[in-house]
Amino acid sequence: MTEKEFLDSYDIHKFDVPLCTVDMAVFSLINNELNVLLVYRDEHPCKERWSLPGGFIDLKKDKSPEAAAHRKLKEKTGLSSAYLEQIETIGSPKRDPRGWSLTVLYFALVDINRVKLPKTGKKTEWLPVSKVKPRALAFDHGKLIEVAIARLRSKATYTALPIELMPNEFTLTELQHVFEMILGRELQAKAFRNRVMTANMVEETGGSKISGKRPAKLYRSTKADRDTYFARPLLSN
Amino acid sequence: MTEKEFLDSYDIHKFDVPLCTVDMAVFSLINNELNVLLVYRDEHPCKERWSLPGGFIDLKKDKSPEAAAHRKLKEKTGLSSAYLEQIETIGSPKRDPRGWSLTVLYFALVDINRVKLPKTGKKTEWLPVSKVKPRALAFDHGKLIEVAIARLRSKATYTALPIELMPNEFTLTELQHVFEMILGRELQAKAFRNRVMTANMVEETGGSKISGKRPAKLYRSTKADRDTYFARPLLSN
DNA sequence: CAGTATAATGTCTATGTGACAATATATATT
DNA sequence: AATATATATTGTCACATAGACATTATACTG
Repeated sequence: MTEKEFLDSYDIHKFDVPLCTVDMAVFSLINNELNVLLVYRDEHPCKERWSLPGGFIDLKKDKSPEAAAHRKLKEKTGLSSAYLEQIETIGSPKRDPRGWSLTVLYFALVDINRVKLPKTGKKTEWLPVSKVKPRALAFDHGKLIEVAIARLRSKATYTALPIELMPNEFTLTELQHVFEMILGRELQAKAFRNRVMTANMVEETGGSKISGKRPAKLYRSTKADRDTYFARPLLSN
Repeated sequence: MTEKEFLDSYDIHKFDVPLCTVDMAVFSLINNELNVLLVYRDEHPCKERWSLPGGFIDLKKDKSPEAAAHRKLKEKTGLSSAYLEQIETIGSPKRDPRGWSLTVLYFALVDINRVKLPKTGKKTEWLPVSKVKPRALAFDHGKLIEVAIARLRSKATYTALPIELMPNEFTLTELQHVFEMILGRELQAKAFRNRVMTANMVEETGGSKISGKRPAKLYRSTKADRDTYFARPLLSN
């Protein structure tokens, strides 16, 4: 048999294959809290429960799982560019009542000011991660959120990734608070500033922000946060 | 419609779904060289080319992608326990001539002394990574091997994972040479030993190994290497 | 103009890596 | 048996960066 004959006779529909989806934990900062984007399910399965944005890979539209993730992110947030990273692929016969299912999990970090939630289609809402009830979510999405948060927390100890959550201009104190929120502990201002500044992850905008007391200098991301690692991780104490 | 009615009427075979596989870069040390396990393909597609061990997830046998990877590792090496880590999931419409295909890539680190290559079934062979011709391999497996090596190299800078490649007993100089091989540069003996020893990743066996000159102490892994990270990465210089 | 709250920096310590010199221990050689 | 030699192992110092915490800077307020 030639390869062509083989391929002509090959039909994936003759085999038992897993369901194959992409899911995403989209994080943003709202009122100084880490929020995650949830989508209300109108249809079976897991009807009337909240879930992560995601869904099937569309073999016509998507050229890769990343492309599928970007497509879904665009649908739900209007963002065509945002920090998106693959976390892990999770599968089991039980996680979806329709059958053996595999999902490629991503997380995205977005600036809430750039997001436009869709007015049509499924109901989408931000929920502070502190208020997420993992057991109440659709499928195993509660577990997926926990995995995503653990990854975000881990990365915050050795990269400046949380900068991706910030608006265009921000103060270093604000940035430090975001890190503290993600890490769940307080940081030393001096050490934090040294880290961020010596790694050239931010640059001064020249402006400053006045909150009644001494004004704070404003900074913007140099985008070096995406691939610069600190020489040492923040210790776990 | 109830959920049961929905599920009864749901048929995955009505949808266009990707091919879904698990592939594995199995690394071992042979003659002081990093080797990767390859499998010869007797059948279409990519007939008569070498590929990574792997294949379709078996919905009957496998309870997770990890389980599928462990099953395939067992089939090819006889090992039922070995260090196995998910690297990344890669998919595209082009990588497999049968159609849109998604593969969950793993890497495994094994002690060559414990491996028993199968005598029946497909031809399997070890090949030094320095001799791999990425373009000659089946599918995009050349690319997958590069991704796996990059991950191994990265992890060797901040964990002691390469210990998983070692036999039961080894000297620190031998271990250092393995790190040097993976990282592609020389290391300072003192710094290397301090790192490994203070992290309690190895312990003395009491024995020693004589190679003609001063005998070297023998050590064994404490298995702490799997989840202990060094306080600082080896610098890239 | 002093008081106050927040922003930003100075300084010292602790820790761990890089560099390289120095020491230790076996075998081989004389 | 003493010495040479090669490899294993350790000592020591410099350097970089995080942690701790005190100190200074800058605006607004009354």
